Amino acid sequence: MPEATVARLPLYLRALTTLAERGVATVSSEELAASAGVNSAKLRKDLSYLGSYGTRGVGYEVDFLRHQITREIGLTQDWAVVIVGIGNLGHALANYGGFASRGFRIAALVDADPTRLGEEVAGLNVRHADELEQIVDDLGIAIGVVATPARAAQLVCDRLVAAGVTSILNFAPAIVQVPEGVDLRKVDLSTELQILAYHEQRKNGAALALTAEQAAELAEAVNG
Amino acid sequence: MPEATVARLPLYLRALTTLAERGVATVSSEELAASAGVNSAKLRKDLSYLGSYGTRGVGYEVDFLRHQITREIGLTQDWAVVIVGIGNLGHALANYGGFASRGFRIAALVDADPTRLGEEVAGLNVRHADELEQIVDDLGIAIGVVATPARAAQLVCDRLVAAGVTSILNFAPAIVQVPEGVDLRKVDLSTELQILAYHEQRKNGAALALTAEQAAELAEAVNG
DNA sequence: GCAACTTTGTGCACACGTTCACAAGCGTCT
DNA sequence: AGACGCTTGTGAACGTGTGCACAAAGTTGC
Ligand SMILES: NC(=O)c1ccc[n+]([C@@H]2O[C@H](COP(=O)([O-])OP(=O)(O)OC[C@H]3O[C@@H](n4cnc5c(N)ncnc54)[C@H](O)[C@@H]3O)[C@@H](O)[C@H]2O)c1
Ligand SMILES: NC(=O)c1ccc[n+]([C@@H]2O[C@H](COP(=O)([O-])OP(=O)(O)OC[C@H]3O[C@@H](n4cnc5c(N)ncnc54)[C@H](O)[C@@H]3O)[C@@H](O)[C@H]2O)c1
Repeated sequence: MPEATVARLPLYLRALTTLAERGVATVSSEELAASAGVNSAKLRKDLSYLGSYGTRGVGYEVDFLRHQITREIGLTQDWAVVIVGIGNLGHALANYGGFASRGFRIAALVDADPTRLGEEVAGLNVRHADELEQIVDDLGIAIGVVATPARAAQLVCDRLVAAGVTSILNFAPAIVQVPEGVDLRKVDLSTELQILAYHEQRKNGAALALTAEQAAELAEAVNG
Repeated sequence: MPEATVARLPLYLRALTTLAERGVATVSSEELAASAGVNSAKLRKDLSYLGSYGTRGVGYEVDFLRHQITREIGLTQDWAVVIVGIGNLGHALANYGGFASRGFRIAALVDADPTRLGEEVAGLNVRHADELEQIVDDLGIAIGVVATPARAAQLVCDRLVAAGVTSILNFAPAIVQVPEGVDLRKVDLSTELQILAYHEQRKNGAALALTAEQAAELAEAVNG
């Protein structure tokens, strides 16, 4: 299954959930594509990787398709997650309800700062980073979330990997190396803003160019 | 300039900043690529879109290249940002120091909840969503960050656009439509976790398959 | 049972992005 | 000055992803 397709399945799943909540039983690729904000041909091709779950002339059965995608992504089981670094961002993540509802259970919170230990966040006690291996082992944790400062990110990832975690989501703005077999994804908010700024600047540049052109036209109109 | 290249420039910028802090004056594409975690050919092609800023046989001058990328992205000016939705995530974002240091200034915080109004977060008073147009106008805000619940995201984006914002970063798990000319990027943590889960499941599946194969071999060895 | 209509699943062409491989260019050393 | 070694910048091949367009397959109505 193409990586691009995998990245869109959660999108379809969310759209299907919304439709299910609205009591919709059947949906066409056109409608579902609109709900998910993609092209309908792309949607159909994506779904075709799961199998032929549609009915020609009708569309897709919402609940059935939802279940198929859920199974494909692996959300029939729930996944235990550890968050490392319980600062600003770690707190927000720990308190966020949107994970549990999608099959991810925050199972442990870990920080290196002794003053944070024992603090209760979202019903969990913050535990020390030294216990990481123990925690991962005991709770069967497969996914780690890194919300420490950038300088600690590589060390924390190394420890997570050593403890047996094979999937990591990194929020720290740092390049982290992980061994083969470990999946690392990163979320970088500053990068997102910078991409927006680049396009914003070009928009303004275009606007200025237009103004210059208009000025030239104006000058021509006046002088000519 | 290809979109994929634009998305990597911030990465290079960060790597260059780290090198500059370490006092490195010159860097080869190979070294810089390693620092940024990409292929060196890709790095060179990316940089070639900016111009021929390297010296053959030597490499790139760190400070000079840093300045060129900064200018290309549009980080020579600083950008005023408004955050809409000052809940869990909004607080974390408002308190995050990493934006200011990259040329983004959190200029205003907005929420719809009357009980939050006037609350001081990160040195700013939370203002009411009704003032949005005024705020955007007065402070020259071009970039909006949406951290409201999903159901409010479309409305908030509409209002941001109406107020004149042309770049939006959306954290709410919702499909949002914006008119042409407005850039919308989204950050979806649940999607990221789901992608990790998909690969995690396949790893386990592969492990199980291996075990089954090993079991078959074992059975053969015992029986044969 | 058949014709008309709807919608899926997919072959194909095209666009985009990545990587290889190497000529061109720069600095250094003799 | 000229040979040598190193690194950039880029043409070309390759791979991945997208979107059109349509045959295949189902449903509905008569
Ligand atoms: N706050 C945000 O909105 C935001 C936005 C974008 C990126 N980030 C990034 O996310 C990361 C966390 O941001 P934050 O604002 O929460 O920072 P923070 O300083 O508030 O929290 C970091 C936490 O990590 C802990 N920590 C440090 N070293 C550790 C280690 N080795 N092991 C375990 N815990 C350790 C610290 O004790 C602290 O509690 C940073 O890398 C930041 O750049 C944050
Ligand atoms: N907290 C997290 O770590 C996290 C992680 C991933 C995604 N998200 C998403 O980010 C968004 C915010 O999450 P949160 O945990 O901060 O939620 P929250 O409920 O804590 O905060 C939402 C805030 O938005 C405000 N709001 C609601 N409607 C508004 C409107 N129309 N205009 C202005 N403000 C309005 C609310 O008053 C509240 O203060 C949600 O969509 C959530 O799904 C959050």
